[in-house]
Amino acid sequence: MVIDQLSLTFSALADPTRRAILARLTSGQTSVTELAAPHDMSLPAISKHLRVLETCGLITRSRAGQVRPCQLTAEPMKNAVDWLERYRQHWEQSFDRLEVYLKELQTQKIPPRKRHGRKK
Amino acid sequence: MVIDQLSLTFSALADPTRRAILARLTSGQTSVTELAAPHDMSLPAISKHLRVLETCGLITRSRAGQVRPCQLTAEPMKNAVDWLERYRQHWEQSFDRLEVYLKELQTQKIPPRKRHGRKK
DNA sequence: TCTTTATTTAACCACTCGGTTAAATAACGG
DNA sequence: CCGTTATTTAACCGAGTGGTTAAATAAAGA
Repeated sequence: MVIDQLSLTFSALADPTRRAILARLTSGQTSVTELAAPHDMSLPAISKHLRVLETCGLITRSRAGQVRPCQLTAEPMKNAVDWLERYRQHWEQSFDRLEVYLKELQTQKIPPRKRHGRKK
Repeated sequence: MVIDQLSLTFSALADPTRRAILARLTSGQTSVTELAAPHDMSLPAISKHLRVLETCGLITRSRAGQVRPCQLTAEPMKNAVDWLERYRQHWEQSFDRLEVYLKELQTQKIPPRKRHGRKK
């Protein structure tokens, strides 16, 4: 099935190992072996993580002899941030409950005493 | 197992249905039934999505009679954005390859002709 | 009290995920 | 050509995910 880019990106970022790999790549491209070194897991496991990152476009891989260097390509993160930014006001004004309450009143949802129409 | 907050958040955001639910909640709190309406899936499925969102703190649930209204709490998104922001320069200067190249030269990684020391 | 409405829980299923080990592939260098 | 190094592929496994249907729970209202 075809899964959207944004979901792929968030899903790739949801793993601590992959985030650590991305962090490492901010200081320049490097080999798979070197990326694997800090992690207590097998090379194939790292290889799989790299594939996930590559699939969603967070890294690109070239070839230099035996070694296949990985490079950070942060573009997909922009989409993620753009999506999240639409919620900035919500986390910034999180205690400003009055405004939220007033907004809810306007949209006529739950709070305003939704009653079932009693006769008696 | 105990999974970190950031991973939980990214993982929760990785599903289109859950993102749609969050988007809906920006216009005020509402009931489970109403949240389910636009989606072609059963109520228990929505209930599970809501649990995921609640677990990572992206929504809170209260009680108003039969109905259990959900409310957006965007705070966890702040952590996500904070993490992503560290990569802003990387996606903004993505074509500025010269700078990247120079940085790689400095850190002495792959590119500078890593040779295996041939004798002949 | 009985029925309806709102929501969750339980049990199940196919599939994905994150890991493993063993084997395959590819390039280097002697 | 052969051995070493770098990396991926294959096959497997246990746990988690995202969905289902059927049943349980809880409050509202007649």
